[in-house]
Amino acid sequence: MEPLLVDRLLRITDLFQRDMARAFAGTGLTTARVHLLWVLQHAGPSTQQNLARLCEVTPRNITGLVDGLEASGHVRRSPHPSDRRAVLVELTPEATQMMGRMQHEHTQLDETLRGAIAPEDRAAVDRGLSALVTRLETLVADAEADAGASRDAP
Amino acid sequence: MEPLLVDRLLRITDLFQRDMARAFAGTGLTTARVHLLWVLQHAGPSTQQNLARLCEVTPRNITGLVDGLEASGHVRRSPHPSDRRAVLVELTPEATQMMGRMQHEHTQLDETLRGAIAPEDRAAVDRGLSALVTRLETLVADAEADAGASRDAP
DNA sequence: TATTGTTATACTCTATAACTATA
DNA sequence: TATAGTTATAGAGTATAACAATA
Repeated sequence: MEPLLVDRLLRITDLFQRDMARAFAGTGLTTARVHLLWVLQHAGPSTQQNLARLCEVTPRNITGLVDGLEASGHVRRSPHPSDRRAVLVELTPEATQMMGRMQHEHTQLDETLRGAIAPEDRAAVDRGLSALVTRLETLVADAEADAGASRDAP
Repeated sequence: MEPLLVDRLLRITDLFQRDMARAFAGTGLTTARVHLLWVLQHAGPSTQQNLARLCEVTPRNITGLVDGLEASGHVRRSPHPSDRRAVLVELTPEATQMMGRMQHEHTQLDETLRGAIAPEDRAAVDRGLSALVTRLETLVADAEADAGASRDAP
């Protein structure tokens, strides 16, 4: 019997998580912290408020993650040049280098996975996944709008 | 520019997690607890040791999850008929009914997502995802074997 | 008055290690 | 001696609420 499409996707989700956990193991890093480093690599030096928005997590949570990453030498807090309430968080040189390697592994993984698909199926898979992302985004946005509406006016 | 295949898959991972979190919201359930209920629905009444193996978490963790699910009325502990050390965990009738609804939503989601893919691409997407799962399983198994080997003989 | 970050508090998931009761 | 489950302890991620400093 053919596994459901959803089951295949959930299986891929699970395997991705394991693969990432494997990649972090031994570095002392966790998924949440690597996510923050990833955001920081793409956004550049940012205030914690901004990181909270980008990570979709509370500012309080960012305080904790930055505390941990500062202790492990991956990020640095520096005063904001024009707003004395805020701090700027930025990657240390070592972390910048590490994120470069991680980016490289990322594109390598992409090549490996793309190579696993039969060449004549690749275009269809691209179109299919793109369509799935679009549909899922709609589903989630609608559900979250509903949740927001019922929370605002219960 | 075309997003990478990996990025699409990671995006799907993220959207799935949000969709599931949305589905549980208000029920007081969490991802880990629903996962346990799901396993229990498919395995039937099980010892905690067995659940620990199936969920790939420590037995201690199962104690905590079952405690929570018992308090919320989703599972019941009963004595094992032949081994007085063990307990059997089983779904309550209410939880059995709820899992039936969840199973139904699951197949509905599958239909929705499959419907989002152009009919002529569906077969290729099935083949492609199947190939991705196989390749990822190999990658993860190899990585975990390496980790195990270096842990056993460091 | 609004915003930035932090302290205080709490809950869940997760793990290891030691202990109890049974096999 | 080995196994099933629990108690004890610990750390990470997450959230809300109250508070300080600054805008």
